[in-house]
Amino acid sequence: MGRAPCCDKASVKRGPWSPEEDAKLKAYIEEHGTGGNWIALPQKIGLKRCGKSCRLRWLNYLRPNIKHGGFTEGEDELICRLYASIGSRWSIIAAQLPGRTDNDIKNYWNTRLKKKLLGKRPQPSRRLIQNSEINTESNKPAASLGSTSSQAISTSTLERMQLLMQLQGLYNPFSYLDMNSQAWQNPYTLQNKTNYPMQGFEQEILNSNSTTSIEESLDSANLIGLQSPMLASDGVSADNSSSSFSSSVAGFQSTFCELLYGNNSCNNTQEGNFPEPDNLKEINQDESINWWPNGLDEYASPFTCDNGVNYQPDMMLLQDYGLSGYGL
DNA sequence: AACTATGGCAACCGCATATAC
DNA sequence: AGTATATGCGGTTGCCATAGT
Repeated sequence: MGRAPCCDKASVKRGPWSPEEDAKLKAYIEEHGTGGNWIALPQKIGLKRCGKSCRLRWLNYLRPNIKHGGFTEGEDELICRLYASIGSRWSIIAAQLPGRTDNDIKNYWNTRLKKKLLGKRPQPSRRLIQNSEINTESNKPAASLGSTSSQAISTSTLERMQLLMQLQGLYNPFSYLDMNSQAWQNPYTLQNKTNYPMQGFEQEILNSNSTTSIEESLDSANLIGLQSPMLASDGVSADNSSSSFSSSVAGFQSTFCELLYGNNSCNNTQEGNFPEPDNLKEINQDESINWWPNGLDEYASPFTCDNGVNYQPDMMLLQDYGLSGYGL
């Protein structure tokens, strides 16, 4: 038995709002506020609407200072960066764009910006299991890294991987294996540069007293089965000189490559580069996109989100990916 | 002109979380 | 502490306008 519906669907009006309904709702809220109870509000003002519908209409359309359409290049870029860092947390992204609603940004991303930035991704050679198909009963990784079993990775995650590579002009996601790589030249990744440093996310896990396991962290990021080789499964820093570490890296590369390109032809690319995907070639030829107008330092500034937490973009990324190879 | 495909967007749905009791 | 209810959020749907044939 499910929970009780918030309103009687048979008796409430649905579909587009009329100007009269808008006027009623706007006038009431501007004078009295929402009263802290959206469910009761429509009855108070004689609207045959569900409270949730009223809330949505107010937040997305009627409230003051809402901007619709006409996204600027700067907004495009910020959305792109934030999406790459935190994924589809539209409310957090919207909080960084005054006057924009999460719904607006979500629609804009899905219908236009995504196509503009990512083009059309080539189909993977094998079917990827989507979030909805993850076995929620066990809620554990369906496969370990490098396994031939099915992987669980979302479309959003793949998009973010592409965006990240694009943002850096970096087509070898494993360049952290090369200590002289440009990936190390970012201030955030210069720390602990010797002896296979653990970075950001990995170090934080090891330093924390959190009871959340690495596996759980990766689970929550929908990156089941795509675990950084930098961490051993027992939560202890991996021994990079061991043969098991090498095979872990190789498996990781193979998995990543297949997810991104649909094949594993770019195996064993520790010292080489991954081929640039066709859709990224097209994007990178577009000189109108200036990804770093003020240099990396500005990008490295923390974002303050509406929950009061300062997010470092690279930290958000690492938390979601368990990777340290992107050098953001 | 008629039909079909596609894009854009507002609104809805259901789940997760927060809050009240 | 446990339960019920409200709110917030992200994913999805469906309608309308426009482009293409």
